Amino acid sequence: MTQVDDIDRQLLSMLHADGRRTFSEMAPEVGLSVAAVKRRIDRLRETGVITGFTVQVDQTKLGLGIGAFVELSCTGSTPVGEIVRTAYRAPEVQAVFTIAGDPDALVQVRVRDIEHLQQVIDGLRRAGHVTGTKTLMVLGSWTRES
Amino acid sequence: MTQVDDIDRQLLSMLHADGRRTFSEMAPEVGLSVAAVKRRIDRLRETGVITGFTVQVDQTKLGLGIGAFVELSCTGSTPVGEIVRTAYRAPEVQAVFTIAGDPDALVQVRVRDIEHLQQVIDGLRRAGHVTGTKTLMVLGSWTRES
DNA sequence: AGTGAAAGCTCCAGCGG
DNA sequence: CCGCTGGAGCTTTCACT
Repeated sequence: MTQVDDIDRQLLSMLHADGRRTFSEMAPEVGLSVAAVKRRIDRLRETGVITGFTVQVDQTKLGLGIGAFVELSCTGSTPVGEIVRTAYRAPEVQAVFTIAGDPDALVQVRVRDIEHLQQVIDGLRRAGHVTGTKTLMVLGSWTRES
Repeated sequence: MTQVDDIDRQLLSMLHADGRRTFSEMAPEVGLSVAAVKRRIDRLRETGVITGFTVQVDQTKLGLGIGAFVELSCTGSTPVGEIVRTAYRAPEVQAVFTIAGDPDALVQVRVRDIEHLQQVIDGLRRAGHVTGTKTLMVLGSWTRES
């Protein structure tokens, strides 16, 4: 377990709101020098608290207008890694969560249209070990911004 | 619908892998000048394709070791906004997805421990209009990094 | 841990093709 | 739409507290 103090949390919160905020902008807000802020963020990266920086894209503007979650049920003998690897092969799959209980996995997908969704689901079902799926179509989503 | 060409897609892909990559680093990779890259990214922001930049944090290192999805079922008369607003009030809630069919919403949460999870679920159940919940505990997760 | 300053690099706005 | 250029601002490293 790594030591993360209040100033680190402040920095993480600022970067969460804007991942490109500059050190020189954050420094006065936390009452430290620019160099100190840089060292803290370098350390957060080295200790694995920060795993990376990324851009947030509105997928609907790229023609991937439909989101869905697919619950996968698998045969009892299927290893976890197998489930993930299989699902992950499809580029439409955004994330895979393995689950305790029923279902065995929750797969988040993003597709162009209903036909495309059908293809992706068919692909998941064809993967060996899958005994059943249930699809939850996303109508709207709200992700915490803070 | 906004025009997004192949170079834009390349830039988005690079920023997805590292949201702090500099314009001058990306420019030679796409064969454009620094100023042209900046103009494209500014435009992607203005047109709403890019909604922001953020930092990726390993929540387990911050003591929020347990993730879960809670499926919410609500009374038929409940408006969508009501569901979202209610769930969203709890800071443990990371994201809310409204769903077509059954369940009515999928709520992603992140908590310290099982007791904490119990509290959050109780909170969601107490919110008016909720007729039932089903909790999916996350054992592992893989998010596309590319 | 923290500061401050210098060198080098990046950004950005304006002008022109 | 693109590139070029100069001034401003940011990052990074260093020696030091």
